[in-house]
Amino acid sequence: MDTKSRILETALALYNEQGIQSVTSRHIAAEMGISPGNLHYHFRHTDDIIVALYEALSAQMDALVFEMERIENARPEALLDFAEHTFPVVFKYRFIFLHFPEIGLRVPSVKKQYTELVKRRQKEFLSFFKAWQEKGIFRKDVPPQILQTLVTQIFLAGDYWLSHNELTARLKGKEAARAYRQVFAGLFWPYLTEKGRKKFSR
Amino acid sequence: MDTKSRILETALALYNEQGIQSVTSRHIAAEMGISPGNLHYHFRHTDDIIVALYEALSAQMDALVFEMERIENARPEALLDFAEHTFPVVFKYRFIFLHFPEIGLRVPSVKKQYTELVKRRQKEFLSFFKAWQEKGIFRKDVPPQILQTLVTQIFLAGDYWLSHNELTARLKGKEAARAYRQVFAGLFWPYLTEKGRKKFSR
DNA sequence: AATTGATTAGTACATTTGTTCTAAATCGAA
DNA sequence: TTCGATTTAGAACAAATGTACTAATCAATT
Repeated sequence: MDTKSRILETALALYNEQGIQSVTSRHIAAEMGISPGNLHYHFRHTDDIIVALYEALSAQMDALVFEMERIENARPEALLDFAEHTFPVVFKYRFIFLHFPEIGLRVPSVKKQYTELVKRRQKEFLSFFKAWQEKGIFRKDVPPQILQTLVTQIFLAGDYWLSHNELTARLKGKEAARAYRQVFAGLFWPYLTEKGRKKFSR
Repeated sequence: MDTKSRILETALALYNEQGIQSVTSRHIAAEMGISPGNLHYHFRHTDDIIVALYEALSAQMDALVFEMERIENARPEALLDFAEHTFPVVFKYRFIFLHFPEIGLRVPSVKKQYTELVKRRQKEFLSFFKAWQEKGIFRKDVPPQILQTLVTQIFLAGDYWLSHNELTARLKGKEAARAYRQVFAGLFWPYLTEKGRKKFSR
């Protein structure tokens, strides 16, 4: 594998283990057994490594959304499946989710990109719910602003389940996935109609 | 005011503005117009300042919980009021909520204290819900594990609404409080009985 | 007034960090 | 094989950081 990719790989491992604060370009180079000069030949600035890793995460998330939209999406399980598919990606790039505010301060462009992404996603999710209402899967007697809070709740869970787990039960791998899948399910289960609930339970 | 308190005050302001990474003991001292030596006379290690600020937050949160338990707590609004009372405290010490993982890495004792706090609080909340079920305010047909996810959802919202707001709508003061009060309300509104819902709406 | 302890300023030092620079080594095409 | 470009190592530098140290100042008590 070429050096540039190895730098990204090593940096990801170190950032995930130790956070971004205590991992320096020298540490990454030492871990790989290359010189600092060589590392900075491939990435002029240390922050460029973080940007590259964020872009990799972003691309993988986009791919998942694309996949979700490609297949049938007019089922409540679609959203749950999507959430579940994101778990390994979130875990792979966990330092980004755990240390996002620090990253945002160091690399403002990342913060800006992310806020724009969230805006788009929120609209998408809201339109999912409305489509489900049309199909009689979702309750129609839910006021719009309540539906809006549901979107917020989903984003809170999606972005911070990892941080929460880190500070509480510290579940590992499959167990964590099961627990937080349940949390997601619990979020919109109350809003399903009888019909939707039948489709949903399995 | 004595120097020690002024250090804490200045550090809090700077941490809230700029995060913990870029704020050094020298910055704090310079901001106050005192010498670095003087600052380190009052706080041997820079991290001691963070510990002191965390303890202040912790004490204020404890006071709120104590207050909630002192007055009538067998009402769903009690929890909502509690959430609302925490908003200004969360905002005052916002750097702790925004940068908790970084703080946890720098000062492991803070992380340890917090995880223990969360465990206690989770049990308290769960017993609230069970009490409400006994009183016919909360639905009884909710399986225990779903009730458990509700607790998780509440903690996710309580700990990360600030981070979420920072990355999305960036609502200010009262507006943020109103929006996230709504999110909290939306969380357990679906679990209220008819009776509970009547008591709740106001 | 003298003394003692607390507070403060200012300097100094070792370490770390990001980055640059120079020169060597390696590689690929002609 | 040669030659130019790419890649690499290693040294060097300036800036920043935590914190220790020394001496001065201040405040209160005897």
